[in-house]
Amino acid sequence: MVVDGPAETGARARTRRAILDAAVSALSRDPASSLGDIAAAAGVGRTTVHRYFAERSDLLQALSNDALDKIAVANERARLGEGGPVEALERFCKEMFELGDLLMLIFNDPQLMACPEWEEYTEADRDFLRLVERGHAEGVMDRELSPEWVQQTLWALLYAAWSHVRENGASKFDALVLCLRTVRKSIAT
Amino acid sequence: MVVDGPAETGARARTRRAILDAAVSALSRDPASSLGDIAAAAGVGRTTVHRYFAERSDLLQALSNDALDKIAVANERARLGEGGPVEALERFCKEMFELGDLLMLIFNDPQLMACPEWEEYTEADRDFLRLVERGHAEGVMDRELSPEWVQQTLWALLYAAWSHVRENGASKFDALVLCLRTVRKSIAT
DNA sequence: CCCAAGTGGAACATTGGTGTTCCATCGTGT
DNA sequence: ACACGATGGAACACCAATGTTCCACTTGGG
Repeated sequence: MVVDGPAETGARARTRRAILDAAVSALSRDPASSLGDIAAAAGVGRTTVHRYFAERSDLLQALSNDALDKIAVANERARLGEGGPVEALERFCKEMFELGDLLMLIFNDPQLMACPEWEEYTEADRDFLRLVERGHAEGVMDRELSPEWVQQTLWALLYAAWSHVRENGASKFDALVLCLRTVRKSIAT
Repeated sequence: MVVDGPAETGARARTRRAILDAAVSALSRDPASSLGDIAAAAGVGRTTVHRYFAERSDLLQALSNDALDKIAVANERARLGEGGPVEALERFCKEMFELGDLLMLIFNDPQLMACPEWEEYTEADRDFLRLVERGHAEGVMDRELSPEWVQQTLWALLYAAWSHVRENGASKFDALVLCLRTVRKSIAT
């Protein structure tokens, strides 16, 4: 939630989003994408990119904030506190899967998301770790697997799912089904 | 296996290795590392790097070849054809885990390993897919999971294991144990 | 319709990585 | 001790990405 001064008019907000989305798409495919590449992907002039984000680092910062927002939203939608831990885990998985390219970017560019905000566990992270602890307590998740490891596993399998789409031409749906099945089996008691 | 002309004297071979190893280490942490960074990591002058690899692309090419060699060696050591499919899968997992940083690099820099050699399935890849097919045939691996997906899963979990070491400070041993357990459960019938 | 807001592109200076040359130094095997 | 292979560092030209300015355009909201 960043205040953007004069409440961005329609056109500005739209262009801003186009640039951010294009940046995620381009950077997720090649973390070394130039601003020119990103501008082209957004269907916009390089000058315009600079109009919205003075420096490259500003764009990356905005990207990082946007990612945090999206993750927070996905986390809320997953309602980790409600229902059985395993069902909650599946909801979480489905929600995060929808992040798409953003997922690949976060994964491939760890140092991009090394800002202070990510340093301390994000709200979603903490919720997730608590969920696994609850799963342990209720005896529905493998106690041999620490919450931190389950977290690593989940992100890795989400990444694997999108790689499956990109590299093996799998459908988004099939990839999600495989991912969910694999996650469920991995974590099960 | 690349022939290197005049059979490299001891010192040259040692320096060459140091540079390659440092490159893997540096690039796995930041794919945008400069040659200066890599030289520093290798404890060597930037000039010396250029003496061994005229251009950056030459270094990357050598890195790619080196990776292919190491994977091929690990693959042979795993003897995928021998014994039960599940045991073979575990051997494979252990061998590949030893690739360490190289694993992270291959994962984080897919376009680096997009050379012609990687284009068509590498020997190890083909062996692996056959192994999963054998697992399916013998009924010891989940038939709902295609060989390609199992492959994605395995690499993703190996990556997760090393991330667990880097980010959560887990020991190499613990990470491998968790990884093996998770792989076994994921793939099991 | 009309004009301010928004845009694209050319042109430019700046920067940091790259690739090259040259020379002084180091160290190791003989 | 000596020579030669190997190295480090300074200095340089080069290039691609970046960041900035200016101006001409279009466009959509009033």
